[in-house]
Amino acid sequence: MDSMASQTPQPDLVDGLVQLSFLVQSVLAEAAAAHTLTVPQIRLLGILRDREPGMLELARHLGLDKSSATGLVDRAERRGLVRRGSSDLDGRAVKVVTTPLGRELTETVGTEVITRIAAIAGALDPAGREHLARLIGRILGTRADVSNG
Amino acid sequence: MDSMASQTPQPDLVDGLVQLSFLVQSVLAEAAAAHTLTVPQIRLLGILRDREPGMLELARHLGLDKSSATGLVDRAERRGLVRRGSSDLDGRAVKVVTTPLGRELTETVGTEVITRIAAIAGALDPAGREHLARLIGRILGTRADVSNG
DNA sequence: TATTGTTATACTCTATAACTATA
DNA sequence: TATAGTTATAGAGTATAACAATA
Repeated sequence: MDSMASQTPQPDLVDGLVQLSFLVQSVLAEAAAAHTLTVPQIRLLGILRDREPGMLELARHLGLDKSSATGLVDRAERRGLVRRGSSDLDGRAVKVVTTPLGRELTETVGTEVITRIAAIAGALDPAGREHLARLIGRILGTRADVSNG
Repeated sequence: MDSMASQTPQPDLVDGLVQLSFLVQSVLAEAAAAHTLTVPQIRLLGILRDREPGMLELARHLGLDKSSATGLVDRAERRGLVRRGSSDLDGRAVKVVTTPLGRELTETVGTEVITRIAAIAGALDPAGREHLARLIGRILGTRADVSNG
């Protein structure tokens, strides 16, 4: 194990990143569950906040297979959160859009997520939070090509 | 939306924490999948690296219901990664332990996780990584009571 | 009675493969 | 033929409720 230390300049950082990701995910799951939703469902709603994607585009944004997107939309539709509209141009394509109920939940859950995640960051003083935001931004910026479509 | 800005000193930070958690989780999932495992399975193996917990203790560490832990152990046992031993003191209790195969996989996947997560942090210079580790440590330290048993 | 663990059941989530309908 | 989407199927993961065995 000591031999790995030389390969890994910061074992604390690796461990911290992993633990932090579980913490954030569990907070997300709680916020979602508070409204009888799941993390994939709130991701779906989040994407639909500023898009009306087709099924393939949606799957790409979520990093899922198209059939998984179909299922996700099926369940969300059953709950009245989203709706399948037809594309004007392509007879095969579909346009996934939020319903009024879906939009309302998006706002409610969104606010709750912000509150709960901000509470995590509340362990830091303002300067620390600002620095953390910058460091994370740098990490995510480097990967913009990978995580975005 | 602008009205939420006053409630949230750092919308960038909240967003960043969420995105970063998805990035880390997807990297974990990839590392796990590379060995036909899942994230819960590698969490299980990670816990068993320095413990031989009973089912309840295991469930508590994972933040799961005891029946979920039963299922997780069932599947891991079917793959030969873990084994149910009997407790010496309590006839009801069980002692979950890794098999040699499980220990081997724990090391292999562990190394791969370290490599891949370190690559994420590689977007930062050494000083940035050190600072990030300290900031994350402060966040996690504040929550030690919550996330640990 | 209380505790440890399992089982039965029911979801959600996900992928692969095969299919339908349009382009 | 190629593309958009669905369906069939299978499996992991999770929870709740009911149960068995031991304390």
